[in-house]
Amino acid sequence: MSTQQPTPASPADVRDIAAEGSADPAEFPFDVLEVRCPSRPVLEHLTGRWGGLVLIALRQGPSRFNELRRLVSGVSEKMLSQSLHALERDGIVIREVHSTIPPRVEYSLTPLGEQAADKLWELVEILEDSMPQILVAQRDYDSAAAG
Amino acid sequence: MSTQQPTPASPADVRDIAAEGSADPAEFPFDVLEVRCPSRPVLEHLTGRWGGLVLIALRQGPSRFNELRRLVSGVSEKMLSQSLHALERDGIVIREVHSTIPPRVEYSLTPLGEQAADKLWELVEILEDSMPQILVAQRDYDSAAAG
DNA sequence: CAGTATCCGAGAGGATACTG
DNA sequence: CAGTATCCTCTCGGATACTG
Repeated sequence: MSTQQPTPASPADVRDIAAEGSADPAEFPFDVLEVRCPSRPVLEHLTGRWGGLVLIALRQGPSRFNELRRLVSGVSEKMLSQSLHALERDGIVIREVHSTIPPRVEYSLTPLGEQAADKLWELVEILEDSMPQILVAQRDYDSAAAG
Repeated sequence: MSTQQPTPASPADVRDIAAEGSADPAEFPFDVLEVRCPSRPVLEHLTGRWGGLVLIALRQGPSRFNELRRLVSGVSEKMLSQSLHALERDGIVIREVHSTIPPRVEYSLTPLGEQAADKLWELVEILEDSMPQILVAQRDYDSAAAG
């Protein structure tokens, strides 16, 4: 209840896997290219419209809700809230509540979250550095289609 | 005409930027956290539901359309076609047509595409390796909410 | 401040049928 | 084979209003 589920993703068909002590990661061939692989929804949380940007913003350090809203420009309260819940559920983001008045809630990255955020950031760096080249490619493509 | 545009993204408001010889990348603060930054749509092509998976599949080498469909399990013709067009427009993927009968079309990565795909792959590796841990986190989160 | 609840439109995305 | 065109559904996601 409460929120609209971030992703139902039928946890039932994933079986117990790591719940057993026997969990040897090598035994389970998680493959993101496979439709049914549970890694798919997780990747989508990271690479969805807002998830990745949230992680990149959190690389700068812990951040509060409205601070994040400002950092990730364009995100709505609803989407930020939803993204944070999904990432928290995946163990990528930590939500820490300080029961003061006014309430203070801080979001930060778990170690896993930091690893992921770093990779995401490296990807974004490549992208931002290549933007001039990309804009040219887009223009060429469009004029070729039009001409 | 032809396809539904991958992303209109009003190239007009980007101005000429790299079209001029003066393009010094350092002059242009592309920032993916900014709503209006043209890097946003490009990132979304890479990290959208299918774009990233296509890139990862293409790391294994050039691939034909239906081959890609099989590699990226779950993708529809329409979405694969759309994703490939967007990536081609961004200069991330190359489409090569061999006018034989039957027609043979091969998709491959540009140098930029390879850089991006490698980063994406590193991210996915982290994810796949962490899946057992993530599944536990999800279960804990869910049972905490239910209990 | 830090969210949740509800409503609603736009578009993502799937299924099917068709073309070169 | 390699797509495009069309239809249609369902979800994403924005706007607004409200709560602790």
